Formats: sequence, C-alpha cells, structure tokens
Amino acid sequence: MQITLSATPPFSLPSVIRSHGWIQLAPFHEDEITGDFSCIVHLESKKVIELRVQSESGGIIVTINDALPAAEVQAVREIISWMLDLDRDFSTFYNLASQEPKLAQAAARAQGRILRSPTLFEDVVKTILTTNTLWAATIRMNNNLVQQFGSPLPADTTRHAFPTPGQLAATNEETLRLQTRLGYRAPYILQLARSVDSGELDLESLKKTNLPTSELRKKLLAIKGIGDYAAANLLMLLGHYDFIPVDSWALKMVSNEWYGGAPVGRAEVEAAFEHWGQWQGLAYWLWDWSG
DNA sequence: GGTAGACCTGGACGC
DNA sequence: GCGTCCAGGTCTACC
Repeated sequence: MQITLSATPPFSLPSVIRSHGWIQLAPFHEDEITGDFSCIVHLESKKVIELRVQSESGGIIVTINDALPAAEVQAVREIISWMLDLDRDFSTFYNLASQEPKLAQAAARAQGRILRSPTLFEDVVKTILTTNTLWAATIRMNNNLVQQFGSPLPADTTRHAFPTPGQLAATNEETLRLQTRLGYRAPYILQLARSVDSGELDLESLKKTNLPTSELRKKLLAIKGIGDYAAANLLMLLGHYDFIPVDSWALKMVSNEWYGGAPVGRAEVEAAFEHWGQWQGLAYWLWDWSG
C-alpha cells in the first residue's frame, strides 16, 4: 500500500536525507541511485514494517509491503511526518538567511529540515554513540545495537528495527560493553533504556512540549551521557536552534573561517553565530564553509 | 564556575 | 604481530 503526504514548501527529500549523517545509521537505508530511502520501524502495535520513502510533487509517497489497518496507517503518517519534519515553516529563517551570502542558497535548496529517527529515544541513543568517538565507530556501535537487539523484519530477517527501550532494558551492562562494543557508554545507554521503559522518563513527550529551550535543554542534560554538545544536537533535532553543537569539527571550521587557523574555543564558535539568535544553530548547521 | 584526568574503541604508525 | 599513540565528548573529583 502507499501513503501520500504533503510538506510545507519548499521541500526537498534529498535535502532532508543529506542534512546530516543519520541516513548512514541503521535501520535507515539510502538508495543512492534513486535518492529514496527506507527505514524499518517498530510500531506500538508490535508490528515491524519497512517504510520506503520517495519524492512526490509537494511531498512524499510512502510504500509499505503490507496493507495496514487505519490506526496503523495513521501511526505511519505521524512517524513519517515527524522524521521529515514535513509541517515546519522556515520562511522567517529564509528571510534572514537571504541577507547572508554564506546562507543565501538555503531557501533555494530547501534546507533546514534535519532527518529524525522515528522515536526520540532512538535519536538520544544515536547521539550518545556519536560522542567521543570517530564516525566509523558510531556506525559500528549502532549497527551492533540494531543487529543484536532489534526485532527482525518478517519479510527479511537479516534486517532489524532499532531496539525498543524494553529490548535494551532487558540486557545488561557487560553484554553492551563487550559484545556490542559500546565501551563506557554501555551504562549510559542501559540506564536510559531502563528509565524510559519503566515510564520514569517520558522522552517522547518532549517532541511536542511547549517548554522553553532552556528548560528542554536542562531535561536533556539530566540524561547521563548527554553533555553540552549532545544536548545542542538533540535540541536541533527537536526544532530548537538556540544552541550550537560545538564539537572538534566546529572549532576547526570557525578557526579556519575567522581566525586564520589559530586555535579557538567554544566561546569563539558561539560568538560567531550569536547574532542569529534563535536561529544560530541552524545558521551554523547550514553555513557554507567552502571558502 | 573552572579544570584535570579518566573513561573506551579502533585506526594509524613504528618497530 | 605487537605495542604505543591519538582522536573523539562527558563525567567526576577537586580547587
């Protein structure tokens, strides 16, 4: 069956897919020839399905192998809408960006939307996996998690959904350390999974909260393994652009752009984008660093 | 509030 | 093949 969804213009599926590295992390899969992508999701009904997403004029078409009941169709609509941020309006940012040569192409390229995972839990875990390691190791750790703990896709049992909080909560630290190769991140992931699974932490409610960014940031920083960089990254995914995810790459880029390659710190990165106010994270994200 | 050192993995490198 | 060094954010203890 197919489901059609429209997006607030301008919209470009390739632009969302290439917004950051998430598309390289299982259970996402990109078809590099067609530009389409797929994702295996674990619905609340326990059903595991593959969503294949392709561009359609003004939006996207989602193809699913099975026919789904109305409630699951609605669930898929909400999941895809969240993942691609279909309803967000960036016109205010585009107006500002049009005055800055380094961002002037943002509207024409329909940039701004950042690819999200189906659940915030998945995005928090993946963000922890990006910290203090190289990207290749992030891909490996994430792949291990998906393969070892995620539910298999019935039509192709070699492929799996991202594990649910309950599936990770049921394992132990030693397994995550030694078999999944998460290292010191293992207790962080386990604690997160158990607190979400028990209901102590309602992560998904943060998707639609009206909390100001500062309060939302405090909630994210309260999660073990989430520091300044990870919190800012997650805030971006949640559509709050008031903070910049300052990592070693950001320091290098800002150094080259404004300081002639001299060493810079967090303060210099923040100062460079401070005047963008509530859009500073997005201005940093989309900045043309090519020279 | 600021800082130093530990936490881990895996790739690069030298021997 | 083995040992060493290094990069990558966050946490904790300490000042």
